Amino acid sequence: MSAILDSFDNISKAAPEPIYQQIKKIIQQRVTSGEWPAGQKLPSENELVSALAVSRMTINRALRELTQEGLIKRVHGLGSFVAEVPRHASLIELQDIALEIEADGKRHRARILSQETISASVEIARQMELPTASRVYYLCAAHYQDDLPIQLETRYVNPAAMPEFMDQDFSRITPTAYLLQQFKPDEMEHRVRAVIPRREERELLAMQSGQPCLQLTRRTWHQQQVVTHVTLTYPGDRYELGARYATNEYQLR
Amino acid sequence: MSAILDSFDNISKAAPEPIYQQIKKIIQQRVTSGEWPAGQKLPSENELVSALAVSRMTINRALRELTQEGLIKRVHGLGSFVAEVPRHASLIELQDIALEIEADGKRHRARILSQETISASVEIARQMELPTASRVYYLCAAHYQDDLPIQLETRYVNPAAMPEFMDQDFSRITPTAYLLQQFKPDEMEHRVRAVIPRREERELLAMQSGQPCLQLTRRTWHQQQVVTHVTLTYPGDRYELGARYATNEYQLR
DNA sequence: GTAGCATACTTGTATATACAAGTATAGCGG
DNA sequence: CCGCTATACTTGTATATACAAGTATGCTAC
Repeated sequence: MSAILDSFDNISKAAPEPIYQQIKKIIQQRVTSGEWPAGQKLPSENELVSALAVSRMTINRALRELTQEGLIKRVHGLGSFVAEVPRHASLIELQDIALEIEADGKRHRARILSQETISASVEIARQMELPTASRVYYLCAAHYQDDLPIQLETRYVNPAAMPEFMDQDFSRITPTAYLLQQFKPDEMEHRVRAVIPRREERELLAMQSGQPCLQLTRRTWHQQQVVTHVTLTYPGDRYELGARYATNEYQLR
Repeated sequence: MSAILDSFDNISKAAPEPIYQQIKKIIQQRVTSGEWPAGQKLPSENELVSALAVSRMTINRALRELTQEGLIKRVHGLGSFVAEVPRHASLIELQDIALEIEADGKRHRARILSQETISASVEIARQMELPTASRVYYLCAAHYQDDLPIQLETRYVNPAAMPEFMDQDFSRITPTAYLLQQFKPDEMEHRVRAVIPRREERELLAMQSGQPCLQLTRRTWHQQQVVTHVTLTYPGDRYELGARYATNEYQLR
């Protein structure tokens, strides 16, 4: 075990980032890199205390939050373990479609259908919490997995929150990746529904007539502002949304 | 402010339930009852320390977790506030359809279509993590909102985990409510897809031909066992799933 | 051999304390 | 009247310490 502990990155106590966050990232990296496979026993809290020279309460907070997020499991009296099921939590985490596709070993490609500045309709303005006819950035793109269309993205962006959005080349970086690079959202809202695609959408997704789509609408906030409002349309027969989590904290209302 | 504080329930220090949980419940109750409306400023941590006679770290943990769950918002240097948007987190919390409907002021009614013990098919056995052909309980029900069908429920239950499941009268208590009454799941998995309903489903849901359904499949675990595997089918034009949350902890993988 | 007990190690929770850092306000000086 | 500063109050984080309680293991008594 000491071999593992010896190789820990150093914790910087006077950092912009809290210590418990640094610890979470270290462990997350160990798990996602495969260095600690599913089922692997983690070092005990006391071992981590010695290895990282921080207090046990700080370790405890990091591990508790990782449990809550489903990355690890803890058994009272026994120890902490890497969770068996690599959670597939598209509905909770903000997942970049390109990473998702590449994680499957496939190739991702985006085709930009439209990228312009428009005047917000009543409905869009309402969704973005802006005055009607405000200028907003509009982007429409199709995402392909090995040349098979898998997602249609219709995105509105608040220029006040994201002034340089239109300067990006979104065939190189996905809008989701770019937005996350800029800042971490404070809050988000998801809505999921089943719809029959319009003819145009159906053709872009290369779907047979009569087949349904799964449509995910997401709004994200940063500093009390709606940053972006995006609708993602998936072919119902080629995609499903999923999530798995530990339910420690959640209960019936 | 003291009026509010004076009326706090007592915290029992030697209880089966941890103190921070009790505090969470007290605050949750204040919020959901409407006593503390959206935007209301909560007592500060120090005020709660005095009022409840527990340490600030305990208060802090309770409030931090409530923030994570989206019930309250905290602003560094300012205070804690009841969240503006009553989160509609069907995809995270286990929501009882009857409560959901009644919260809208409508009437809920369930019609039991089938309730029997069957032998698990290969697929069902796999989902339930049981040997093929194990005996499992099977329930099929339709849920109505003011006589309009709104959800089709197809449920398989592990008899080992829920021996008395078949003795219940599910026109009086919904299966979800009964299961939650019995115990809180440790873990759950959700999958969401868009499908065209089979003819039988379409008729039960009083849908027009060609319209899509939203289908949510959920498995829940308790003590390493799959307790139940349920598929909920909603008319695409009458229902959408939604969730809103603070994203403090979540980030791109 | 085996049942039961003692022990060591684990996580879970609670407390007191400390300091950092963000927000609002009162009050002062110009 | 305006702008600055000091101050008080808030949340955010980190620590040391303590005890409770669950799990596994090895030892002892029978």
